[in-house]
Amino acid sequence: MSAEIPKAYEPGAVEDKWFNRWVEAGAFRGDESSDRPPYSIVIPPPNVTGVLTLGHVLNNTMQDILARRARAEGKEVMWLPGTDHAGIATQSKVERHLRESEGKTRRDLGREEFLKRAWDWKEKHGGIIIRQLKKLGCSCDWDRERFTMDEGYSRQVQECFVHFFNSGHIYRGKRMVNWCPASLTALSDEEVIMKPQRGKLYYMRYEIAGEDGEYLEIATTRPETLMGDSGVAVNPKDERYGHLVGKNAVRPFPRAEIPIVADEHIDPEFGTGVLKVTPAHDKADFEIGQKNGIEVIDILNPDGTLNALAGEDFAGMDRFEAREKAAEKLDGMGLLVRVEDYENNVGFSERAGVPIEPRISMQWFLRYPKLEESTRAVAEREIKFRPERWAKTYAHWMENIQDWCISRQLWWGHRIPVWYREDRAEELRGAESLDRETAGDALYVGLEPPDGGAGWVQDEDVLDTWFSSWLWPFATMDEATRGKFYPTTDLVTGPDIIFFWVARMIMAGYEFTGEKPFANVFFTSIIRDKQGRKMSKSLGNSPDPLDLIAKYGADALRFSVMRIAPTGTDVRFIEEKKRDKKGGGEESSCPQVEEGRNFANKLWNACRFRQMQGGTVDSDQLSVISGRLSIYDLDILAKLDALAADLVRSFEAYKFQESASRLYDFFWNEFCDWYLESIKSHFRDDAEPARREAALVVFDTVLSRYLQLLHPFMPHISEELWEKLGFAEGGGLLMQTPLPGAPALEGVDPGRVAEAASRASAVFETTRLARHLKAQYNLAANRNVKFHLEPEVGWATEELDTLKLLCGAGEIDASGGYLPTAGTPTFLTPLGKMYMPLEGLVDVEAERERIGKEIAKAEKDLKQIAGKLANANFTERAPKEVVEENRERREALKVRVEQLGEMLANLS
RNA sequence: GCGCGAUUAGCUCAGGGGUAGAGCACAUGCUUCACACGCAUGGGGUCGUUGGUUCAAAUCCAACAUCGCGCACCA
Repeated sequence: MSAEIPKAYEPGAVEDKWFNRWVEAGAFRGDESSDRPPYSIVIPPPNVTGVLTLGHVLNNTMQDILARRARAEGKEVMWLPGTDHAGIATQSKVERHLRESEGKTRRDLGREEFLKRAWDWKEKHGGIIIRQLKKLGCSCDWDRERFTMDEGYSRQVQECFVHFFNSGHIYRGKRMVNWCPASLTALSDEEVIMKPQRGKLYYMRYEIAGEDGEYLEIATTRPETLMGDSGVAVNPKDERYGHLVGKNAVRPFPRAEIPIVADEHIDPEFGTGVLKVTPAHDKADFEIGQKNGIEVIDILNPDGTLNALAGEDFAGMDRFEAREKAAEKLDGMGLLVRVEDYENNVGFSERAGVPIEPRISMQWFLRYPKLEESTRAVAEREIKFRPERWAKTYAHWMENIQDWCISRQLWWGHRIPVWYREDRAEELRGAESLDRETAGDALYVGLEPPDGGAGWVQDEDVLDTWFSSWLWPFATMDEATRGKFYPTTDLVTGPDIIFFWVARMIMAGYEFTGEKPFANVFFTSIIRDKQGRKMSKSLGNSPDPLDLIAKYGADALRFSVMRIAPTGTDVRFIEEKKRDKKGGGEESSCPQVEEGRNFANKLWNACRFRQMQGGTVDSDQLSVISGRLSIYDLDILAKLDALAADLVRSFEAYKFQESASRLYDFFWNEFCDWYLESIKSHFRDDAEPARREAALVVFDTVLSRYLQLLHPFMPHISEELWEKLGFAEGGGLLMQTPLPGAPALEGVDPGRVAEAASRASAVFETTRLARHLKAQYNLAANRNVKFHLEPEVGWATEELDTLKLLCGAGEIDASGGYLPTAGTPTFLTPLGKMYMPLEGLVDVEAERERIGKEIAKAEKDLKQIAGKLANANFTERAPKEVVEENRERREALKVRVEQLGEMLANLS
């Protein structure tokens, strides 16, 4: 029998096997016609062509734990999986592939052909992350997998656009937007990341027109935009320059006179207090330009090179090259005063990683709907954020919200459902703004073009990816599904997409369903590397979760990630690289994941031990044999019930780490280290059969209930052991077995349980003392030592066998009348005085030193407590239990000091 | 600049008004018939600094320091 179970747990095959069995059994399916209370989650859809990261592991493990726990609690669970088309990310990948394999750009292919390629790419690489999630054991309802560009979903995205166009929330206009010169598209504010950059501050001189020899000194970080300067601005209160306002300055090249204006926005303290105004290439400058009626001169091409307006020298040049060149040219003209090193923040495109360019362009915008309702929902905890502090971040964003630029100059995505009549298309596309009144019947907003499309052209742009994701909680469900599972219960996601996604889903939820999209949002931590850096591909500091699963097992990875994932702060994931002893290669190890693997192995072996004791007994017998339960049986069952109760609480509070730690501690410490060790004698051949049977019943009760509690965290190994130990007979899968309604010890007299627990703990404490003493004398733990005990409690003699086993004692003589010889170590245990005769084995000097140290420590503690108790305030004001505790401790210490003194005396 | 976190053992992190905790690492001893991915025992911390509240502060409050994150930015 034992031969069937290998000594070490091998997760690979076991995990795949169970995943398939679960799927075959339909155990992941969420049934909308069920009578059970609903529990639902929608997955934060990963990028369709993405690969699994540790962040995904963290996030999806939590969702799986919630889902599996909800099933065990008898709920009808529906966890909806899917992927996101991820506009820019996917299109960039396809474009890169095209460039590398065929040397072509998307424009070489044309829109239709390019989209075909993109879909091919999606078909080829789109399933990877889904397979990886399955590897992790995620119990999603895989039949319901959705993609944001599925036909039905796309339709809803476009309908959403039409809806908001008709309601007036969506408008088109020429605005200053964030332009990505690499991806050649506009971006939303959220897609721009500010990064400090080391650059230079150039001080240059602009001549004052008509004032020979007079100059204005201007500081700028971007001399390459000076060709687009159409004004110079100073603060109206700045006395240095007041007399110049209204005059003109001379832009050196292309040479032109530009007005000097006054604007409050200028900070007199910065640089020289003079700003060159480039309305086409800076958001603030644009506003100043608007206010002061200054001309807009756009000198940049969409790809970041300069255009003809910049002058012959610069046309076609890249913006950064032009920066150098412009500075040189200024210098050559004697207009460059000085250059300083300077650090400032520059906006980068989140996806492409290049500095964005503020650019005026025609885009579609959305005025956010349902702002008040959405803000209130979180503030009033109608939607609960955890950790709660994220509610503040959300509120702050909602209060300062700007219209959302939703159009993207991409091809991969949902095309904007707007049509222009061919004869007026050019005019309408170029119009400063667009509405029904001016466009008349030349504009059509709807899913299908009028007249079958003849004579109509569609808007070229697609929608921001998040404009589709924000419909995810309901657009993925049909009406019947929504009826059962919407609003969803929990959303688990990273705080980095609170604005991108969470806030917008709330607004869309209220707008389209009249309800909140979810009841709870749990924000996970962000996983960082040892140096605290965010995990990223480019840094190469992110271990591949698939490697970790292959090496340690999915359960180990899941459990470990839960053990280290706090609720609120970031978490560091440690990977240690070690030189491979043989080859030159590097071997890496993750000590945090090893803990999970070790734990799985411990569990495995405890069950292996159980198997060695013979077949499963009927654990329903617990009530029948209740009279035969030992103190250790009662103690461990009480601890099991306490564990179950604690887990209820930590699950309610979404304290994953606490649950994991509690599960770990119970099994390793309470169950294996103490319970199993104390009942081992009951499994011996010479053990009383009735006693043996009782122990087996308890063993099985603990294991079966424990496996069930552990299952959400380590689903595969728990299911495997559930079957191997024979708990599956008749009952089916562990993951489909509801949690027992009643505690294991229900019906057992609580007084009896408490008494047993107290006795067991007395035996354990005595064991600790005895082991400690042995170790002090350098006696191996398995060395048989003879102890003498003067029992102070009547029942002590009943537990001598167990005590002997636990202490590694050859004999414990409790017959009384033992007279210790001088120097015999004596220790006070909860069971009574114990002696460990040394029989000349031990170094007397060392022993004296040890006792001396112990006395010093005890006296120090005693002094501290005595001081505390002497403090009148303490005894009067402190809670009674605390005072009492300290009194007891004082008495115990007094006795101990006395004892030690005696021992020391004996030695001399 | 505003806001939010963090600061506890060598490392990664729990905890939390009333005697400092875990895992790893370290030391010593164990081929104890479930497990060396193991067992036993131990060493190691004035809980960032300074004040305040309290009989009592690592814990609550305030300020500061350092690190991190978010928002807003001065060209």
